[in-house]
Amino acid sequence: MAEPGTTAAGTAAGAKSPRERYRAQVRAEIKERAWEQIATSGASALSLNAIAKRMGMSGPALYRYFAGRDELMTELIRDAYRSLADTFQAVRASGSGGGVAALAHALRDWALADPQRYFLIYGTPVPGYHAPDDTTAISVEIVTVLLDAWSELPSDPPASTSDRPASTSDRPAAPFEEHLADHRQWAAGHPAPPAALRRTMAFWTRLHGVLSLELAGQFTGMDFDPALLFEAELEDLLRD
Amino acid sequence: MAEPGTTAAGTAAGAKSPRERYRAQVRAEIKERAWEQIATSGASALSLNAIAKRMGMSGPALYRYFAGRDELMTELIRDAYRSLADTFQAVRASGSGGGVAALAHALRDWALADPQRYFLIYGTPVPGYHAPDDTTAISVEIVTVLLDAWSELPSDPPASTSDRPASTSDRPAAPFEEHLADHRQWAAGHPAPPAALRRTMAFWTRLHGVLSLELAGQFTGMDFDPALLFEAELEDLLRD
DNA sequence: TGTACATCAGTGAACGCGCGTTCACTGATGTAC
DNA sequence: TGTACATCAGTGAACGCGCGTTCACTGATGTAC
Repeated sequence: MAEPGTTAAGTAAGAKSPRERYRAQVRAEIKERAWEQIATSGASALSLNAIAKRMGMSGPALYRYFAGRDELMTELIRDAYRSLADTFQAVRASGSGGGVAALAHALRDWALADPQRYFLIYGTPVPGYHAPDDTTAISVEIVTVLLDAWSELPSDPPASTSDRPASTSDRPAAPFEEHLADHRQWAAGHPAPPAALRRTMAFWTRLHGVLSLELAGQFTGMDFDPALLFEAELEDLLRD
Repeated sequence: MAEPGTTAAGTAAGAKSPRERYRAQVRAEIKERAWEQIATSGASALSLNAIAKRMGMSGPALYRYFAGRDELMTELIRDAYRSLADTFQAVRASGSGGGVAALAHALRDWALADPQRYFLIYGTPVPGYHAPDDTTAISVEIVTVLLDAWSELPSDPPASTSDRPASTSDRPAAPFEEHLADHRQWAAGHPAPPAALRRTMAFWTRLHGVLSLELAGQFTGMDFDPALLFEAELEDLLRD
């Protein structure tokens, strides 16, 4: 009588009863529909009733799975953060280098896969709203991955064709970098030197700059290829 | 019988009748309240009824001034674009240099003055919505100012303390810059060289990157000063 | 200067809509003996 | 294996709300003679 997919570990520790499995399934479908809705109409249009209708259920039924609209919203935001953090960590752990460039491309792919999910995290804030506390922990995870990657690289890339003296302060010491030496609470436990902190922030803000404008459609009509602009910014980050 | 403020040019060409003046006044107040509402609750919360209530009028009264919610929204977006374009042109025309750095600071001031106005233009797009056509003309104005400013500067800044040969291709020629030479429709009538195009785009995307994350509150908790990060990015743009 | 008329700002009632959310309920599924 | 009970997913009716928008109307303001 055992169905193909549900046999083996069916009674292992942490196994779910049929009811629990069903619950998880429905919860997952609610979220799927929610993402579809957000992709189609934006996050502010998220509606429990509309999701229920699309699932062929009555509105109140969803209250078995989420305490209300806010909880669903919160969960989606959490999942978005989690997804990006996982993506980054997977890149990091993967054999394919896992360096800064790989992270940049992973970020772009992740954002293009679902623009509204990207905007849910990094887009226009709703004035009143405060993200759930545990998402800040995930933000830290994300930043940490970036700090790790940048810490691997030498502060001044080896200019192989150059025969200038290997002075670290070849470029004028950035005041911001000095400022970071004293204001690095956000990288509290991390041994990254100020230069890595600075480059991590530049990585974040520059790639976000290109990506968010691209995803928002600000480049439509201009006929250049946003991917090349992204690449140029990445190259510049690696050179500097 | 003439009132103090309404005497002199009262009958000049283009003078407004009292009714016309009143209309303009009320229209302006509607927009003011609309901006307040957007600043407080975000653009998606814009509501004619709420504005009317706040003005001590009934909802339908506003239909004397705007055809509907969409028209008001459109007008606000237009005004936002117009305001930024005017700000840029004023900087350009002003005696205080009016160079790239001045434009950058004007942009930051403009954005900080009303973050939600900034996001109305450059923030998360509402999937269905298309900005009114004439705003793209204003976008062109804005980009043109930037192109003008960047065209003034030499492609390679004079490295006064350096005695290297004045080779233009000191840094590897960016593939993106070459790409722009062939894809410059967005700068159609402008004589700016590809390097200026590239730097204009970098100016836009990098400053937007810092600004939008700052305005969105992504730096809160990190204890550094966003103004210094902005300044660092600006310096880097000027150096490169 | 005074009267007759046109313009037009604003009101209040009403429409249909979709929203989040509650509540008492039905009926199926799972559990205990 | 069969019966009695508990759990719990889902329904349908209902609540109050605010929204955009329409309509017929009142009353004040401006215009023409």
